[in-house]
Amino acid sequence: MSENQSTVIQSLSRGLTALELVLEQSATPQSLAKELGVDRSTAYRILNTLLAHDFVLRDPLDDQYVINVRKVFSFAHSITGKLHFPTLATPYLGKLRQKTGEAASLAVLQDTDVVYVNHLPGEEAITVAPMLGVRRPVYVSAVGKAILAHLPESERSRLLSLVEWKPMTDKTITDLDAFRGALYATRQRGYAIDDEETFEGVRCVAAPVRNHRDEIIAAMGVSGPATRLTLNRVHEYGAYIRRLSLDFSISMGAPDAEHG
Amino acid sequence: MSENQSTVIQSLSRGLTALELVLEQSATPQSLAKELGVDRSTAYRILNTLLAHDFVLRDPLDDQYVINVRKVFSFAHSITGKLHFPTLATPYLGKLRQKTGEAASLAVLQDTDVVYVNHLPGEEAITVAPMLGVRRPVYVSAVGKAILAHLPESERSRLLSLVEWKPMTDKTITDLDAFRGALYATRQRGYAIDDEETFEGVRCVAAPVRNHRDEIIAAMGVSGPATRLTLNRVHEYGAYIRRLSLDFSISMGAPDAEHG
DNA sequence: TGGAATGAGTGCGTATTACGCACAGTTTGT
DNA sequence: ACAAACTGTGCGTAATACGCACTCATTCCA
Repeated sequence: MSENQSTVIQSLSRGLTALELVLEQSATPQSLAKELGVDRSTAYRILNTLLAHDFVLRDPLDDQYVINVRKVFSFAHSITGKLHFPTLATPYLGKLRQKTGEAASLAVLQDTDVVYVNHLPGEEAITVAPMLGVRRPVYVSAVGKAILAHLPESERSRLLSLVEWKPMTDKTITDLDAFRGALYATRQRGYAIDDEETFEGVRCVAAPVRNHRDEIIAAMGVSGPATRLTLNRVHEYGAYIRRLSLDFSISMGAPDAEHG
Repeated sequence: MSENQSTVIQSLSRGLTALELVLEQSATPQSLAKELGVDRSTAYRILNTLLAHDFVLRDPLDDQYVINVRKVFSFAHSITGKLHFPTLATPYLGKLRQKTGEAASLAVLQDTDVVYVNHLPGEEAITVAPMLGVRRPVYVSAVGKAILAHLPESERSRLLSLVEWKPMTDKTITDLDAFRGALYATRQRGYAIDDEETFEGVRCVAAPVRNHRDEIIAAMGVSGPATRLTLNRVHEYGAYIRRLSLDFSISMGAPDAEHG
């Protein structure tokens, strides 16, 4: 048994296993002992400990130990209460700014626009204007493209049919097929680029953020002057943002497509 | 330390406390050690065990140990998946029938009717007809009154205004004020009675069932011939049904108004 | 109705194991 | 670049968690 130098606490481990077994179906000291391969007295003590912490209850009907629904729901509720994701994103935006030096921001989709819901200004004297609360058409911004590119096709088509194409710079994409091509490239890369399509001299990179149901709920990215944010840097940062937004998504319970 | 003969497992207890602390806010071995009053190495081993069971994750951003949102949600999901409460009620109905010998059933509200969604026939040769799927006006049935009596006043008023009063026996209550009086008595007692108001010679007793949000979602009760189900028995069983439906509600996560 | 059987809960002694200490390795900040 | 702080690990020991055996309660069957 000395294969692994106790970095895992046996009795805690057993207790957690017991909790999962009770979740599946209610248990008695007897039944749990059999499933865990321990003495009945040990199983009893485990159940009693779980009981003391309100993780399980005794069913008054038949005295079986059952999972405490309220406890589990209170756990879930405690989590959802903290899932104000614009705020949750702040540390990730901070890391993004630290890595790039540029302004980092988070935006959500609203109709055919994106709205910036969190923003950290760049570190340099020259940086993009703060855009907290700012609204932009989806088709000009990197965050917009990042979101749009990863939505289900039906939803994407619906939104694209509502878009009123108006150029903001001479690089703005205003052709549906060209834009669909850009979205395809975004999906391939995993991050979206705004190459002076919103403002001349400003580039952006962004990647989508998913919630625990794997739905696209936002995008995060950086914006900066094209002089610093060269196309080389855009792609370097893009790969990083893709990774970081995935980390952020996972922290909110999204499935880990790469490892999980 | 020998106050209590270890009916609680210390290390498991500590681990569960740790889990709740991590739920509140992410932790490190250091911070957890301080909060639990143990050595850092112990805190590390606890976190590592929780990690091995996927109850916590390491935040890739700062390497902090954070609650695993997916795990908690999967627990909640596993529970809600089993919360097909008509089925869940079966063992409770079984106990009810065992106690009374009469037909036991569960009904939900639909508009101004109740619909029976689970039913266990009585044990005697003479018993009420099976009523699975049967629909009845709220104002004639005990289950209807049990539900109506405990709804919020606004909802109750709304439903009562929609009721079309039609007598089914000469005991059927068809007067709004009289009915409101009956509902008041039901609230006071904690259980509702149908004293030959639906069919002559048939009595019923029922009490409300609540979900985890403390909302009334159904009522359970027994029905039987008035010859066996005397008024004395009706009240005896009523007290029992009140208790049993509370147990059932609690098993689905409802707040325990009496003890909790 | 009574007697056997099954299972819950508890005291006790011991062998396990979980703990704290000390050290190594790594990262962060100045 | 150096120091400080923290994570993660080996080790010895003392605490403790475990299994055994027992009591008590409940159920089942005659």
